[in-house]
Amino acid sequence: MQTKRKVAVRVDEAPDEKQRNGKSEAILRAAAKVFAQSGYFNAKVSDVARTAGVADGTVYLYFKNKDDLLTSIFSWAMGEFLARARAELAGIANAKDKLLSFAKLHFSLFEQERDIAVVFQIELRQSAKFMEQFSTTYLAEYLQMLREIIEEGQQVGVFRSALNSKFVAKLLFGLLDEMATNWVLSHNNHSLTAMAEPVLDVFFNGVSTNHA
Amino acid sequence: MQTKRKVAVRVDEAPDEKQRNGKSEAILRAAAKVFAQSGYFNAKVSDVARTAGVADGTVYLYFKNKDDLLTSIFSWAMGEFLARARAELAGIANAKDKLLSFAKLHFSLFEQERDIAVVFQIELRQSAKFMEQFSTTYLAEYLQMLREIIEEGQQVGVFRSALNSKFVAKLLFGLLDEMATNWVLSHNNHSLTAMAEPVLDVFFNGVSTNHA
Amino acid sequence: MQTKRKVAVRVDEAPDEKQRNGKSEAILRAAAKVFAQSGYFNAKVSDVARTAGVADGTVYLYFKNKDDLLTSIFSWAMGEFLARARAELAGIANAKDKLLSFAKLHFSLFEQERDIAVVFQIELRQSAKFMEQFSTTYLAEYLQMLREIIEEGQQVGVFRSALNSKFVAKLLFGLLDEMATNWVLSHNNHSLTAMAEPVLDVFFNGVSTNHA
Amino acid sequence: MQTKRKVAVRVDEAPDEKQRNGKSEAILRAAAKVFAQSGYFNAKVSDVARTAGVADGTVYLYFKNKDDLLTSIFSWAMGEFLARARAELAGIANAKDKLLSFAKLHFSLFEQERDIAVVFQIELRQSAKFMEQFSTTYLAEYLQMLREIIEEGQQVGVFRSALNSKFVAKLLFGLLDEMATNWVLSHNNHSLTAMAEPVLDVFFNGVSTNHA
DNA sequence: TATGAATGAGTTTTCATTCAT
DNA sequence: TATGAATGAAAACTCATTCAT
Repeated sequence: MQTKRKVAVRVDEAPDEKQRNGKSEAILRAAAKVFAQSGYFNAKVSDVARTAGVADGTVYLYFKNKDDLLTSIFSWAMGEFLARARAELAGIANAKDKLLSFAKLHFSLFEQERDIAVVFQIELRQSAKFMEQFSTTYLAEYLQMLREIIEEGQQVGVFRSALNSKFVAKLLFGLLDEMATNWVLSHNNHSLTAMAEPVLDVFFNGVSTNHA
Repeated sequence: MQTKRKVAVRVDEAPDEKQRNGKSEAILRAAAKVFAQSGYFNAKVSDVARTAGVADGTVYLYFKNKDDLLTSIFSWAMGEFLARARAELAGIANAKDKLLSFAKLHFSLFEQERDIAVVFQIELRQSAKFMEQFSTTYLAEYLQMLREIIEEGQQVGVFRSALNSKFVAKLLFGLLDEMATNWVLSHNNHSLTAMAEPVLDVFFNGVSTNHA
Repeated sequence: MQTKRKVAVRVDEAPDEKQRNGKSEAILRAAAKVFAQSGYFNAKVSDVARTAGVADGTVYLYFKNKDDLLTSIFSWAMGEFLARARAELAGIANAKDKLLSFAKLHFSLFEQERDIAVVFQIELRQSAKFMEQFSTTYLAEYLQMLREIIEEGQQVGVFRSALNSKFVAKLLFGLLDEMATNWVLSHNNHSLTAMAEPVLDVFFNGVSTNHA
Repeated sequence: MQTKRKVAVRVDEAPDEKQRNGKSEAILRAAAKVFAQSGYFNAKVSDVARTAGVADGTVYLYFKNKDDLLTSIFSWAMGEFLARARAELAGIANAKDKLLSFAKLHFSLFEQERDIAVVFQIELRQSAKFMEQFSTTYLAEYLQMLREIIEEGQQVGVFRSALNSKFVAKLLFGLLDEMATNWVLSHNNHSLTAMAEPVLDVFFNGVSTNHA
């Protein structure tokens, strides 16, 4: 039951961690769209298939089941994000600037692909099963990136060394995550990317006035 | 949404300040337990009934449907929390101390009732429908309490006045929420309440070192 | 809207090995009818339900699944047959007469309930899974009854003592089974019960002429 | 019947004396193996294809559909058996010896090809459709061979003339069939061929002691 | 001949909810 | 109030078969 996935014969893009040919990605995009629209549980696999322009059964040629569709959206999008983040951050020296870029990238990708954002912020949170799975894989990598930047900042003295870097990384994630969820749920179209700076201002400087 | 049968829309009793007698609360506790254990979707109403020691049909004498069980857990627990928070905070003068007490209360209640915590952090997040509903009711009240404390602090000069109090309240919620989710998902039994102080340290002072 | 609201009238018959109230047996009879008509695989559970005059879901209140319907027909009918056979044979002294009565009972019940006969001779044989299950339970009891009669006959000298009684019991079953299958498949309506005597003639005396 | 898709009725090649080249027979053997292992219904055509070392589509170049695989196993194996039986029996004068040889051949072929035996004794019995089809074609020929030998024996006075030869042939088939099914289902590896003699002993002489 | 990716029909089963008692 | 037997809607998934290459 595990390895039902046919390997794409046509190597389209750069050989990533998981082979995604055109059809596989089309189904994934369709799934994100449908899940974002109707919610994961309301969404029918046949809706996904129709949106992707394939037959119902074809979905199962590429994905094990409906769950797999959801988790694959996560790992696919997260994989792409992490790759881009690594690339972009490589050229930035300053730890604070890195975090700002990271947050902006995170937010701007969500703004570019709202469906993905909805799936990430809402649909993926539906069960401990998913949550645990994600926490231990790609999300861990996400947190690890944050942590390394924070430690970098601690070493050069921009960030308080007394703080546990892993703990602080989680806090930053909490801030970004809450903003993202808010943006997804709010119906006014305020810019999410524009929130990166004020969020990091608080993260960097806190809300207190005097720092005796 | 997730119920398979369309529910006849019937206007029940006053939705606010719902009277909870012993049986009603027993069912709610049973529901929290079952939902936390199996997840909302896997949980069967008959499981809830059995756990509560009543017949299946009895559940429907107290709650409109399965969804209502979930939302009632939220409003019941949130109502109790807000009442206690209001009472406790009344006796505290300092804004920072208020926020600390608030966070500690939040965390300690979760530690006392893990089932409720799981339902809050995981099961309630499963759909935009719930999320939006909560954001606009009890959660709004929660945020409003935070906001008022923050504005209080701004007025007396402890918190930066330039910051939008609503925005900052959401950020604090993001921090606390992330900690809570982390605690729920982690299998090691670290204390959640103990996290309140370090979280607020970062919230108050930020992670940066120099505040010229 | 539901029109038929039948209430279980829990009037149970004689407490058998397996409790079968009226509804349970009605579903079983309906299943036998539908399976005999369309074949097990073609038969839809909803057909069974409709024939029994209950809702689809009700079938699953009494039977675990479609397979259970099939196996329950077997154990139910076989149980009834064995009980009757035991009762009838008690009053017969002669081993040969016992076997004749046994065969006649077997055949006459099939003639009275053709649906059951079809299910026994055809639908039940569809897989090794079923076959093995049956061979080791009720069929074993059937064979055991035959065996005991044969041994009885051997002790009083009517049957050849050199023959292994278990082996001979199987042979007799083979003869009766083949006749039954033939009758079920043949479209002319010859009497099955009338075959008992000639079959046992061969079983007793063989086909050879000289027995020096 | 058991295929989910309605098959376009297309008249194929001459149904009798089907040419079997190497690949066709390889597929048939693979089918027997897979059917014996998993049962006809659980067996997938793609399993058969893989076992035979061909692509899924290739199966359909040689066989009309999945049903055709099952029936072809029957006619192919039965055809081979009948041919061999005719050849072997030609050299035997005595009717009793002929029947014994026939039974031994039947049993020994099953022992040589257990997969075929399983398909014959179990998988082929699954539906009235198959049963009737077989009863009227190759099985009829099988019975006819037995019948002729019996009539031969009746003419020379070895077998009781009063017995209907067709009826007696069926009875013998019943005996052999039951033994074969027993052997297929039993997990101890007793010899099937060795059963031929004792079975025919009973068939010839009956189980009774005195034949006054 | 041979391939194997794509198709899409079709049914079992679950379980929230009802309502006669 | 309380019960729990009965209801019936609804969708994921499989896999035999096709057909473009």
